[in-house]
Amino acid sequence: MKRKQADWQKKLVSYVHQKGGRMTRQRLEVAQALVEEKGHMGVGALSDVIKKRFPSISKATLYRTMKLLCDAGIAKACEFGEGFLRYEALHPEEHHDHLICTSCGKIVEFEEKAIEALQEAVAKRFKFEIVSHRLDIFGLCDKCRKLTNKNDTPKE
Amino acid sequence: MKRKQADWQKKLVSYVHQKGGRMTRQRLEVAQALVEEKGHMGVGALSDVIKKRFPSISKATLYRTMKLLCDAGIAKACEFGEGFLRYEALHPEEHHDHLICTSCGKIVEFEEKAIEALQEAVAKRFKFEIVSHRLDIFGLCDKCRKLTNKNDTPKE
DNA sequence: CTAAGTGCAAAAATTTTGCAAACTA
DNA sequence: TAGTTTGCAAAATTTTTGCACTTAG
Repeated sequence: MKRKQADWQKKLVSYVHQKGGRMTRQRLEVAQALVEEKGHMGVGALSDVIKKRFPSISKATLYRTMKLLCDAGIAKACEFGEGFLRYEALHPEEHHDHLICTSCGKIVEFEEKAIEALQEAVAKRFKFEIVSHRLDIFGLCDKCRKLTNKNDTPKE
Repeated sequence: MKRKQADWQKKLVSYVHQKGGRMTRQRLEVAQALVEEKGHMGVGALSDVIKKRFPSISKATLYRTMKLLCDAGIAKACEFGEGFLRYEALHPEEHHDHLICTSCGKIVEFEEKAIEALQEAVAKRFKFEIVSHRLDIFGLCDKCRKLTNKNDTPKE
């Protein structure tokens, strides 16, 4: 059975062709891995995943492809203060922000229309036209908070 | 006239001494430059500024000191997707977020208690304990929006 | 075919680290 | 003086680039 072409796939093909470019196996594999893993992947981790199915891919291609996918609106770069970029698949008509556990690294996505509405209000106040935004909340997840409290208060 | 010791200065001295460390000219110069410049400075730019008054300072010291100032709660690292970190002086009891013009690089700071309240609500929903957050809105400032509109619509 | 894309390795750019010398308390 | 901090240069990381080779269209 021929699998229905996914949304990101159409988008990628049309973006590439429209720019007079070619659709290559590398580009397809990278995009697919990003969508399937659905996490927030650094290029290193992404490379490991993709090499399982396509061992000859190089990091240079990965970096070049990530840029392409971002331009095409299929991926988005995230920085969580680790010294490198992570990428996540971007689904159309959907935007989310992040809760990041500073202890275990867990990332939770959330969407809060009310916050976005307030952002628009702020932008209007400063005469900015919003192109994109990023809201990351760093803290301790439920699990880590409990662990921390147990092992805490050793001295002082 | 002996200048009244600034808030950040007391904070720095007490932090350093409390950790059994020493207060050096380097640390003072770096903190002072960061506070006085009051921008969002990359280490490169900060180095240029400080070298005017203290030419022998090294980048290694700058990096080490930035980390120290962040730990002391005097500075805060910001990432605006440029491939390096910028630092801003952190004033007590004050938190702000950023509006960044993607065209001219202008950065406007704002504070919106209502957004912060909603963030707390989101965190509670996911059982997170907030440690810090970052909200950056990218877009076009008033000036750049006008320029863009003028030179726009050349084809299609 | 032919221009675009890839892989490799070298280059950039930012940040970190080891260590002898300098300096603070 | 003892232990911390600095400056330098080398190393580590992440990302970019030059170029010959491969490949999609």
